[in-house]
Amino acid sequence: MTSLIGALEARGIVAQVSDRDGLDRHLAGGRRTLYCGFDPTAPSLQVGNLVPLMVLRRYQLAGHRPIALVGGATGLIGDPSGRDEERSLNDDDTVARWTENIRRQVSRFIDLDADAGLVVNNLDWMRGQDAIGFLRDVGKHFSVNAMLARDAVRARIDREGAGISFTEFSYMLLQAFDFVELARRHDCTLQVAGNDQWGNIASGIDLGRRRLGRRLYGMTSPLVTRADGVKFGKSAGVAVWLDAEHTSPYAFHQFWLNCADADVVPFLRTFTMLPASEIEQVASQVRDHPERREGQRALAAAVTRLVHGEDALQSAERITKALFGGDIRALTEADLGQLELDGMERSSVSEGIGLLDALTSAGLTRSNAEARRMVQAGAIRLNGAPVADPAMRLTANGALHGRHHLLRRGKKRWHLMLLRAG
RNA sequence: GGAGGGGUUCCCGAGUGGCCAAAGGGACCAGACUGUAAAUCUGAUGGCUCAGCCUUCGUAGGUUCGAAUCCUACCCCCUCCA
Repeated sequence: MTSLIGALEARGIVAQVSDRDGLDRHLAGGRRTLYCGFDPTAPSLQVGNLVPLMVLRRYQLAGHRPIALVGGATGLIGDPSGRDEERSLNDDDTVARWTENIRRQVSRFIDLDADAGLVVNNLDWMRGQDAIGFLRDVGKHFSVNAMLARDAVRARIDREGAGISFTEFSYMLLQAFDFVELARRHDCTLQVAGNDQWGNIASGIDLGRRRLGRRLYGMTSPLVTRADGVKFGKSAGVAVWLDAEHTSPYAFHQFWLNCADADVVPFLRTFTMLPASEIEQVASQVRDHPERREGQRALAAAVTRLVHGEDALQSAERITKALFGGDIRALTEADLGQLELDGMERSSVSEGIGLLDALTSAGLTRSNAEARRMVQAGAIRLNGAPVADPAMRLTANGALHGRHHLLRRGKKRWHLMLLRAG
């Protein structure tokens, strides 16, 4: 029988493990508690955060107890790892609000019933921590020489015009302290995270040995990369969020549906719970008939279902089918009504509004000038047909069912407009 | 505290009195080709009532017919020294 770590490795979601054999034995020896931290540095988690969330979930399914730590305290400081510039500090209220959002989001991924899993906030123990005590008890165990040698710090110091504040420099101590606190409070012995956290995890393991005399473990997952080298997790240059308010379930579904052939199989392994045998099947379909995009469909369905639920997935698939499936003019009024219910972007405008104004008010273009350029480039379609005249107006004439206009910019961006008399 | 270097349009970076809405690259957007891919090619990329006008080169003033470019003060960043 293969070990849990072995299974995760086969899935391609292990980058580094501290004391691999020791951790194997440790995990085989009973129900263990592990954690991963999520800092509230944005209003919502994004797709990149799915990797550790899925790892926590896998550990839970394997019988261990996951803790999702929401960094109410560390979010006030800012992790320098993987950042080439100092962060700007967010105020307490903002971080508190984001902390709540993230607490809600992580709760979807792990079962919290009957001590099966926990969500904790490090502000609970950091708030009462005094500076003198912290410097004596924690700071004394850290060598500035070693901290300066870390990649995350090195990169910032070497970078012309950058630098690092003492605040961010100290971040590592807080994360190490968290690990040790969780070990003390909840018998947590393993920390998982993205590979950029390796240094922070290692310092926690060290501190655990020095302060508690306990053996702690760490495991990191590779940072997700795309075959074409573009940073993962952006769609049209903006982050893909897990929160439906920030990224609609339809847009979320599209993000996965649009992933490249070269990425789809690794993504299935990382982001879905599909068994290896099924993934193999899909992989062979991707190989033989990439144009059918079976892999992308399976990926989009699985991840959307997990993050937004079955109903949202159905809605997203309905919109997809309507927009990309065939003749726009064949949509019934009921179909259009369903698209509205499914969360398709829409707005209402006065009848007779100019095309350029309509595009900008719909958010399809940022300015009139851009709208004009788009029309001139042949990028704008109205109810399926290209429009060439920037001066045209939206009227009931030619509207779908007398009052709807479906605007499209480029290949993928759509907006449904309802005409208001006036 | 001292000395030096620097802040340019989304990012990097050129530009040292008019030809600058500002080179070049990246990113992003669009078109072609496709499978709502990838790669490639082409074009676009401050705003507006668009052959014209308005706003932009750290901030605030000043010199000049004219300033991203010169002067003054201030703010911020980096390096070295203390």
